[in-house]
Amino acid sequence: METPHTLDTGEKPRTYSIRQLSKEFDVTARALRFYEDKGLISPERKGQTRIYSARDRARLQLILRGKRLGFSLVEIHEILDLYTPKDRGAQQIRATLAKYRVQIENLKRQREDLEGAIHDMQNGCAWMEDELKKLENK
Amino acid sequence: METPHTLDTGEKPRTYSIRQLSKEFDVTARALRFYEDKGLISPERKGQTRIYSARDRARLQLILRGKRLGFSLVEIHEILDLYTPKDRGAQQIRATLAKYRVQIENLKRQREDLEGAIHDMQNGCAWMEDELKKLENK
DNA sequence: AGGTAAGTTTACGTTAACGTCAATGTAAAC
DNA sequence: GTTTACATTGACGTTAACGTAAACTTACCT
Repeated sequence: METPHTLDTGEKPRTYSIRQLSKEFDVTARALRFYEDKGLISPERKGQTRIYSARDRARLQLILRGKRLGFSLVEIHEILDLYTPKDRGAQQIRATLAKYRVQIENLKRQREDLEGAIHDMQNGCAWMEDELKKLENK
Repeated sequence: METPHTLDTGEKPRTYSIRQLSKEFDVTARALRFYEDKGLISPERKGQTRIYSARDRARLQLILRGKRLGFSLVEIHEILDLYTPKDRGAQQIRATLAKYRVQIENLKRQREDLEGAIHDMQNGCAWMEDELKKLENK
């Protein structure tokens, strides 16, 4: 039932409580506060309480994907910085563009690794399936 | 010059010292001993000194690839166990095969993430290149 | 014999990324 | 009005993955 802890009267709730986000993405509230501490997200405050926007949610998704890909929070922070469009001026854009390209190269290298691993294990599967056939035909 | 600290008389050295491996893969000796401590590699001993075989070297490669892909040493240990063929009997093979397939699914999911990230950043690149063109034509 | 270079074990230190209380506040529910 | 549920800020604890320093040993060099 989505527990509308704060009833929204007609308007779609483009905001989220810390619990909503932590439940949706299966992370603890502690983790979310920790990410904030590290400057990865900066939710609004209603008094003391954190109010997460859709943009915060999107950043959280990026954070979690980064984690799944094995990046440290510091690395993720840098990547998020890249995603944050604060640049004006051709010079800045060129600099950011260069960083993007480096990052893309890194990701592609990682993909090579990944595909190598997948390939290896698929070979292993094939071999075992073969072994099983041999054993069955005896 | 490969610094043949221990001269090998004619035979090809299918073994490596701890320094050779650490230099080749740019990891510290401490790390290699640590991996051994955690049961990831088990080099021979000549007295006290560790002697790494080609197989040890191969395992190290797998370890490092696992690290690049963001796996913990415990996870890498499990993966290495999968790679270690100690199974006899169809039942065992079937069990291992199942684990392989699970692992392959995980890797493929990770690849989805990766390609998502690459895609996002390539979009970003395209957008910035576009911006640059606009700025130049002013 | 003395120095240098590589190896060893033991053990304490460090950083990242949270976990786990404790003490407190606030707001809706009974 | 007092539980109940969710929020907050400290502050200390924990685990992983090594780094680093101390105190050797062994082998080769000169």
